[in-house]
Amino acid sequence: MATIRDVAKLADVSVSTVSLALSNPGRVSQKTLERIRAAVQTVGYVVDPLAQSLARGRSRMIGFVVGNVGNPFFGDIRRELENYAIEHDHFVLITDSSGKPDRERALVEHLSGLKVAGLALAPSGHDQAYVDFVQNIKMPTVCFDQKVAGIDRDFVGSDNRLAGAMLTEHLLQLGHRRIAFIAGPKHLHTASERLRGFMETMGSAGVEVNPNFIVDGQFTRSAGYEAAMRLLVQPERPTAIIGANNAVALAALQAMQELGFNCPDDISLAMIDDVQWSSVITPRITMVIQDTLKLGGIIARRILHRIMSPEGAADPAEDFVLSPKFVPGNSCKKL
Amino acid sequence: MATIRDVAKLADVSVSTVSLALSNPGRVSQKTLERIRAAVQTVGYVVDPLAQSLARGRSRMIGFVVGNVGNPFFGDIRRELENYAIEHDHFVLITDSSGKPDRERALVEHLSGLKVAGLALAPSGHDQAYVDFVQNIKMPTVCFDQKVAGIDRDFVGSDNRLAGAMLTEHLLQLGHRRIAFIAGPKHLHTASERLRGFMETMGSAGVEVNPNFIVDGQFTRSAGYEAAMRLLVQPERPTAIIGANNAVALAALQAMQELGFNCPDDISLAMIDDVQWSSVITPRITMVIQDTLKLGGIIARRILHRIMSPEGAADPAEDFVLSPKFVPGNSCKKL
DNA sequence: CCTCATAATCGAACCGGTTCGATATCAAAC
DNA sequence: GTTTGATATCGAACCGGTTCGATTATGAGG
Repeated sequence: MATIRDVAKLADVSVSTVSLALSNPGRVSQKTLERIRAAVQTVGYVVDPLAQSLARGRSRMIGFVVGNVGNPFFGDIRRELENYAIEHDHFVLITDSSGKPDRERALVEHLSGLKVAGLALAPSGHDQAYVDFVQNIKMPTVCFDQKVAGIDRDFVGSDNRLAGAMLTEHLLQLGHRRIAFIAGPKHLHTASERLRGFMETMGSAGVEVNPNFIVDGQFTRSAGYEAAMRLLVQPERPTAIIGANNAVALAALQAMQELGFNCPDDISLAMIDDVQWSSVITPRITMVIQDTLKLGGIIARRILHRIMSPEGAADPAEDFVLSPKFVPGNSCKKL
Repeated sequence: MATIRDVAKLADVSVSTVSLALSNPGRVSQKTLERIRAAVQTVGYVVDPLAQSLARGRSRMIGFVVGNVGNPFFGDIRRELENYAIEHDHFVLITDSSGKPDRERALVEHLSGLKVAGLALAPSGHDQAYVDFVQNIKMPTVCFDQKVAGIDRDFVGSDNRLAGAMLTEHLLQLGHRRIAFIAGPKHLHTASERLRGFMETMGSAGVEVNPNFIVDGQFTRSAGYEAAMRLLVQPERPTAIIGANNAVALAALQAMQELGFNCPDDISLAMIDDVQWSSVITPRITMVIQDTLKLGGIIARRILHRIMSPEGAADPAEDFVLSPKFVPGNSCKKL
């Protein structure tokens, strides 16, 4: 590998001039610049990112930390971020915390050691220690998906209360009253907001909520399955179920199928967040989806703004909240 | 941040002794070692990975390069690799080439600049330039998924011919004769082998294959959909369809649904490779799946073997080919 | 007590860049 | 013909480690 010294020797200038020419061509005379560029070509010089990062104390990489890179929601966001980053000569390091705050922390520390220029972080924790940890991250950071109370960082996400409300409203209009809700972990903002949207909408419609109809699905397939089973074996079953996310909703669908209930004839189903092959799942589930591409675009722009512009680094934290979109399927029956 | 010099000062030894003590405790006297360890504790020293990599010319990171990190097949492999790498104090950098050889190349070059210790690579190209490129990668590299002719590297994958043969055999035994095959890109090894498994099995059963029943689905959803449509509008329709991968098979299911065909009553369907929510898709599709966990384990072990043991680095390239597993569903009808 | 092999430690060079204060160059202004 | 100010270039220090040959300390053997 050719080093900057090889270039300097060939162009007959000092190493510092080569460095200057490469990072700030304007401050070097035209003639020297040409000689240096020619030399770079002939020796095939490419800057060593490690050495550069060490010297500068910052790399041209952006850390992307999520709980599950396989989740298409994060996948779309990642793709947007990557494309935008490449345009601006940055490189995205993808990491997966498996949703574990400990692992997430180790990842962030590792990325910090790598001197990444910025961080796109989907928070997975919620307690005070976690909040302190995120607050103390030294690099430009944009949080997304989960809004965590106490974290004063840029946040990009969707209006989850509205998402819950939209599905509830839809079912109410179809005549449903016995609506069940498979909720997510209480401590997650998205989960609690979605539930709040449900409760409020039911409340303002004057429909009483059967407490047995609110079950905890932990946003996971297995817990969602258990929760759905609890709903379905009750003597007085719900006529409709809302899954607070895709995993619990599809787990509920599986539970219905196994118990021989037909959806939507026996029980209607609606969910928040899309899933990869939703269009071939029978029935096509009525859902509310997030605009992942737009979310990704905002995250990308925001983080690169903070990285690249001097004033951007000091911008106060801001929240960007998008409205979700209603996508009708055929999993909800009119009563 | 505390540096190694702070530690040296506090422990009253030279910097080189600290470095030695940390990377090779045996070569330092017991007393000094303890003093150094104490000093490390009190100043809170953590090695700077950038500086270390620069000096050593190699980092403790492993690059993971695939065409689609959202694909659960790659996700399982990634998880296995990550877990194994963490046990051995390594860190996995995930990257996504979107299946584009150019992008893949840029990623590999970037990782090479980062001096990654090794590479797990799911190849996306096939031409001579690509082969040369992979051959010239300087770091320990394990290829997986696609076996590319001409690349002399460790390879980990499944017996794709067998996968195609198993599904074909199953359909033949159910009495099907007019079996169609939605193939993948001819230049991909997995695709051609799966097709070969189909052709050979049909051949040895003495069943003639209608050339119109072999269509190209490019392994993608959109092309698979088009291909399936071409199959379904033929006057003489197949009684069964094999999708060479999950995307084309599910696209075919969608096409059937849209044209009003019932699966499996009108047409049977089988596919290679699982998909995330396969158990809630109606009908449950009969498939042949790869043992992703085992594949991931082999990849992980092999790459760390090459990285960590001196003789491992020089091992000749080896192929590891696993047999896929048949998973019956209810998408294939007995004729 | 001296010798010599071995173990422990050190100093300096190096990995490949960046950065900043100092110096050299040059043209315009006095 | 200086002075001056801007522009171009350079040298040296630095980022934070590793490595290796050289040097010193240690202890067994004679």
